[in-house]
Amino acid sequence: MHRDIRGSGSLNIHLKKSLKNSETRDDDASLSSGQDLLARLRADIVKHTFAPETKLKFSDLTERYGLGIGTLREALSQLVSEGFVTLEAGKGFRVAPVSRHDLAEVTEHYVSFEKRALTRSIAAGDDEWETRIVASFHSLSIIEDLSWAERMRRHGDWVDRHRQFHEALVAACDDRWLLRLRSLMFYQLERYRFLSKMNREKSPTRKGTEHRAIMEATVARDAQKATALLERHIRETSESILGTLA
Amino acid sequence: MHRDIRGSGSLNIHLKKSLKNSETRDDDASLSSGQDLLARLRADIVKHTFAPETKLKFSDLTERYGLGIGTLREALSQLVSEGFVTLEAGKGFRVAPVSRHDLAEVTEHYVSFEKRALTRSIAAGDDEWETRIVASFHSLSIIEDLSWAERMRRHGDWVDRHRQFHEALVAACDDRWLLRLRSLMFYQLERYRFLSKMNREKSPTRKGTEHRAIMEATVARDAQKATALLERHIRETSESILGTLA
DNA sequence: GTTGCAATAAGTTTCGAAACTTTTATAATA
DNA sequence: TATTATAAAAGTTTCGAAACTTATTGCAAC
Repeated sequence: MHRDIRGSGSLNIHLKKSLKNSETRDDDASLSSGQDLLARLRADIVKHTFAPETKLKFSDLTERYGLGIGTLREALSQLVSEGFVTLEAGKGFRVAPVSRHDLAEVTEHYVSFEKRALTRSIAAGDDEWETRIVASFHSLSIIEDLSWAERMRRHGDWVDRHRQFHEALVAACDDRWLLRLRSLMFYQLERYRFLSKMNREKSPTRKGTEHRAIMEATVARDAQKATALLERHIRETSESILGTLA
Repeated sequence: MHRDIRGSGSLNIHLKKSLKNSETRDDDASLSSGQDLLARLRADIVKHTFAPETKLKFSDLTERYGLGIGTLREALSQLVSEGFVTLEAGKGFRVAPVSRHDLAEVTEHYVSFEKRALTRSIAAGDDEWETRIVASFHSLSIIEDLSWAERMRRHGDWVDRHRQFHEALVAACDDRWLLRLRSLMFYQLERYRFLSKMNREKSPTRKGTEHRAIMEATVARDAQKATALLERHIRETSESILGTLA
């Protein structure tokens, strides 16, 4: 029943300063170890490293991330606000559950946000915006053109580039709250995407074609066409996920 | 009428160690002193106890709320996710700024959410839902029918009852994420409402009339009319606030 | 005056121990 | 065997101090 936790407890040496003096590349990441913990935790939940409804015990988390309880609580609290984690007083944190109903809701809101954001983005985007879209599409297509096995191996990269592509599309939208809400729903949907990816792989080439079509319509400033393609793209993905959720 | 938010009232938890026991009524919130800190902090920001862009120093906050640094950080982190607070690495927390542009965005999203939530609520609401609306409207109208001076004095109560009324309207909506997003925008708007209240008071009687009309149309299950009234109600309020924001 | 640079103060971030709660295991009783 | 009481374990929540960062002050040198 009980596992490895006790055994390694005595070797809890924190080596906070050990990395400090390396002058090689001192990014601004050093002063916000709590901020990237948030990203790491969210990524691990999205990737189902922690399955839905898993209890998130501090004894496990401190070991995994090498950070203190307070820091972890802070990050988990933010994930509660984002809807990835639930908190029951006195019982601690859990990964939020998934359900077909929840997926349906998230999909509807995401479609609504993304379409509006794309329309505004197309209206306001400049050359730099266009260029970033083309670049991020290319970066994504490199992975999507790979063989099945290779694509599976680099799935983590695909997720990052897929997110970057969709972010690039809407980057010129000037409605800050719309972007914020869109981002919220995007991450929720990403968790469901992983769920489906774990079960079976869909026709992969079509996805690449869809992304290209969306990219081209966007760069051509055809908001009507771009949003229609985008909506179908999102809905088809969600419906295929719904199939895997018994 | 009944507070069905926490269905289970089975928690009998005794007081914590060193609470000032002047409280005759013992709520079940005592287990999570961190959770009601979140509500208190949010309320203080909404009420402009902390003005926009105010620095939120821990030395001040620990004294004001009588809680430790860790607990405060946790609550502030959640408010960052909700958009009430900003965090700059190494510089600490600040109350999020306000602007006309931000208000315009928040208003649009809130209108969109509230209209859809009300429509769904009207379609699904039962007798209990109806009754709660009538009750919360009455509770609100008691304050709105008061004289100007008295209304000002009890403005804190008005805010609570106003929120409860609007929550009652949409309570039967079955889209959890829609309610969540609506709530997010509602609180944002509430901060702007306070901003306007501090400057000058609008025609007060009309507001009461508007609330009554919304209530009646909702109870009559006239979604078309109710949402139209609601939209105008929200937009007029926001526009009057826009006037005060130079 | 003002620019540069320590030294100091003020404030933030992180951590782990202590207090408290829930759960599990053990014992006692019928 | 089943039930309840009691003790131990596991886990959570809170707090304050230590480590670290940023802002301020003081003081030369120009």
